[in-house]
Amino acid sequence: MTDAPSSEARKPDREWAEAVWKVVGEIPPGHVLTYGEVARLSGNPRFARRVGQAMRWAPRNLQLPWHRVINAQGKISFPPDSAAHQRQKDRLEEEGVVFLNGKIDLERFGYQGVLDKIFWEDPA
DNA sequence: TGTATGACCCTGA
DNA sequence: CTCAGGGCCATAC
Repeated sequence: MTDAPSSEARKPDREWAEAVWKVVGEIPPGHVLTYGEVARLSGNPRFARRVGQAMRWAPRNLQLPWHRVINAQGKISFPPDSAAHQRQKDRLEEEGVVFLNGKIDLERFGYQGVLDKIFWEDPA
């Protein structure tokens, strides 16, 4: 058999996409992760660029909190004039995330920073 | 087979 | 701060 084309997408991609969905689903309200962090936490540091695509493939029934994923600059990666951009901003603000001049302070709202803090605590 | 594009990231000017 | 260049992986044409 040569190739197994398109009807069912390739398994590796599917599996990785599911890992992404899981990571994104673990982000608590009021916090955000960057695409690079999601890629890293899902086991593929170099797949930052695929994260967006994976979320695009995500089925609606997952109710994936895609709005909690932003770029490393702390900004929304949709065009500022797009409806998607506005939707994402509204949802985040509804969870208490503050936009300062169009940007989010990752030191304050970044979930990765929260995870790091837990390690500092050195629980006994 | 090669080029262009994408919900990206990092560094340097 | 903005802009440009290089790197990254997969998809579309």
